[in-house]
Amino acid sequence: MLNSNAQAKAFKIAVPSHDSSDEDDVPLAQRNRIATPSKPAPMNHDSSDDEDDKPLSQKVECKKRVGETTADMSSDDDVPLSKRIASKATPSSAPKSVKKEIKRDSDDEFPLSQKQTALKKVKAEPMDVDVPSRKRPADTKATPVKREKKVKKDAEDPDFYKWWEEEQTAEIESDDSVKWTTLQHNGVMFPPEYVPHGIKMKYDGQPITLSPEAEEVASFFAALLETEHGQNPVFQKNFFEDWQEVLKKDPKNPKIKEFSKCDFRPIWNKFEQDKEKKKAMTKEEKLRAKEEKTKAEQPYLYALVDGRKEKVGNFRIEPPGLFRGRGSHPKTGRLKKRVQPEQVTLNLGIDAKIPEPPKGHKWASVVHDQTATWLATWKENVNGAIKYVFLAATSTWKGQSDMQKFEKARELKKHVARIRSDYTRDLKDKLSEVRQRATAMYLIDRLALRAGNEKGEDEADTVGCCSLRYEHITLEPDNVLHFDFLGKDSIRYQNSVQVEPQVYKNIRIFKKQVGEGQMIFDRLTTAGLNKHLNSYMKGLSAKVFRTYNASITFQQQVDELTKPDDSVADKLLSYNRANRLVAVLCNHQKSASKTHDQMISKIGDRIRALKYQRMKLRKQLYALDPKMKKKPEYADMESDLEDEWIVEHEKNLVEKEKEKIKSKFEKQNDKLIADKQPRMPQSELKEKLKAATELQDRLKKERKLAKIEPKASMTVEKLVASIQKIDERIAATKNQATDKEENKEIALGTSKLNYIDPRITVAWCRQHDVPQEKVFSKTLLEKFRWAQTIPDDWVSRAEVCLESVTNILVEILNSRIK
DNA sequence: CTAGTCACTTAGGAATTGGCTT
DNA sequence: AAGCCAATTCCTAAGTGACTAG
Repeated sequence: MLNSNAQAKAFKIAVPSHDSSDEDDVPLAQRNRIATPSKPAPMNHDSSDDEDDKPLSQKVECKKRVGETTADMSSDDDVPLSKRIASKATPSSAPKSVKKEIKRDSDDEFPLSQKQTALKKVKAEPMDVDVPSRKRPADTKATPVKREKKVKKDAEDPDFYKWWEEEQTAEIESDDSVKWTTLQHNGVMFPPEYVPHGIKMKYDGQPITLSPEAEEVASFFAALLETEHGQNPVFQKNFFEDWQEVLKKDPKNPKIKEFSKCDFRPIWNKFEQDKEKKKAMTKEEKLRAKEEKTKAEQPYLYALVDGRKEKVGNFRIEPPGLFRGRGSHPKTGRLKKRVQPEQVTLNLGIDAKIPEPPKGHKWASVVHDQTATWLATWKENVNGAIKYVFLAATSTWKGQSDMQKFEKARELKKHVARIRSDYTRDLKDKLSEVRQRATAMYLIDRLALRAGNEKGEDEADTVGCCSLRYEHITLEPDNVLHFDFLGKDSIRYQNSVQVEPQVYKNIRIFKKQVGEGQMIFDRLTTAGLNKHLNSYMKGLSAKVFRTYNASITFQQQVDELTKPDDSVADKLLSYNRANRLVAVLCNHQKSASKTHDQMISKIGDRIRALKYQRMKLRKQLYALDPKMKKKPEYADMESDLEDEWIVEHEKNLVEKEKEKIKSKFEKQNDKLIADKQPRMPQSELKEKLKAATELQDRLKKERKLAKIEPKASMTVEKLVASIQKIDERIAATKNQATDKEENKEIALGTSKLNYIDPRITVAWCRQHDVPQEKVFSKTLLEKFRWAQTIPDDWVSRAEVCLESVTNILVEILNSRIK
């Protein structure tokens, strides 16, 4: 449905035929020695070959819900924290990850006393982690220069743990490690109870009365009446079935048999009115409502992890509603029921205070799983999916794993050459299993496809690499493969790619073996593929290639596109271009806004208006100093301004001037009336309006002149400065237009948020003197705080062998844009 | 092996905010 | 001082991938 216009234009992939056979003989460990210098030294690497260290058995043991068994921690408040933990450490068999946890804790940046108070306080009463920033009347330490209104100076808050300032961080943790020692939070926030509105919808033309529960569900649908969901027959059918179940619960509900006889419009209208009302609220009312909301969520905003304050992410329990599945999801429209506390399990420290469940309710259970980072979990009824409450993206846990993800991608750089030469070789392997794997790896690597786990019957039919079916790839002449399938979120992937002849041959063979409707890689599973990848590098899986290729492509492109002498605006354009290339690579799309075309033409108008202004300035300049005519920087550049447009524009200018005069006149009159003075006569207005007519005449006259006599006070310097300013604005607006047009259906946000190593951006900003706020929003800056501390010489140079990949991308981009 | 469970990241669209005219 | 619309944030669906039970 999306991007159907994306021109499927063929482009070339040249797999670098670098390092062939002999390279393979070099032991992996030795090859690794070419390491990137900047990687933080893993703390416990003492010999070069412990790469694939630790027998599996050692790791397995530390899963289990640790907290449930250990009953200590209760009486030792006075023992220094470091000792406490040390004494608690599992005896000799303790996996190394546990040990490390302890070590880090002991040299924590906070004074011990502070920590203990934090812990004690917690035990005393419902956790009181107050927000320090709220109404800090005289922020003494803040420099007077910058005073944001809403100030959340989290960065300066000593309560926030700067984990990246610690010595050791980058060791890639296995998943079963202990993540915390103490954990305290206030649970989850439930949505408000349903308040019936009593608006009667109609059935068969008659107003009907519904039980509150049935009314609630009907209202869920009514709210979506005008949306795509509301029009979707599957959505309607699923909703209707579930609604009927609810209706049956109360015998007083009318018998409702046919969806087509239902009229939800009255409820829909009510909601529209509510929206209006909300908009019409006064400022104070709005402010108060907001304050109340903020107050209600206070208790849930933060958790204490090992005594440190950490922001919680999604502490709200998802409210009931209709499941909005994407694409053609068979269950879309089903009723997502209200979640009761009895379904919610909390994860807490063993001696943490258990948050009160809502009155008359209890929690499903409380666990102490130290290997997990979730705070609460429940199961959703539509798909049986498990939902979690996690910490926010700015938290230590999320930040560390984010950094580890990028470190892993950087690590792949050391192995990728061999992986590529191996799969190139394996394309011809006699075992079809191996050949399929190699072919899939080629696609994952070169096209950044997702792994493609298999999906169930009751989900939308979408695919990734391993689950591609016969009909998703078509063979075109010249070794061109045409891809057309629905990927994650049912986003369409369309692309024509010229591939290695052997890849082309393989696909043809695989397809012939299976036939319509069948998976092309019938001998391949994501698990098998990942197992193979893991043998190259610990933690390597298919998704790492996406991260790796995204980051390295960005690095390479942004370096290539940015010119040192460019203006900041131009540099930003380059940045966004590189970003966009990555978004295209990863197929991150958005639906083009309805107002896109309108917006573009508006910008065009703005540019013309600026050019018009410039023309006027230029002519004045010529009048003052005819020599200026010779200087190219003040030359005519508005040649594309058509006379017709100018006439129209001037008409508008005059019109605007009139409006201005009129409204000023009205205002003055209002004031006079307020002062009990007589109002000015209409003739006065007429008099004033003459100014507009004069403007009209003057503009008309000036139109033919090459020189315009400026005001007496005008100087050459002033004019030159004005022209320069206008030129800058023109350039900026033009860039904006280009950017917008190129971005029509491409979403940059996802790659910026998840795929591009933020350290590349930080380094780029420093190198080119671009303030980071220009490329990172407030939340992004916060999320990527860990990336700010890179040394000035932090680089991850794109490797030469990747050039071919990126050149391909430039071609795709260009073909898609035009 | 296979299907299912679990925990975590990635994703687009809706809702809200905020900055800019008017 | 309000209205407009792009940017940002929120929401939660939809992936990945490790692990487990049968």
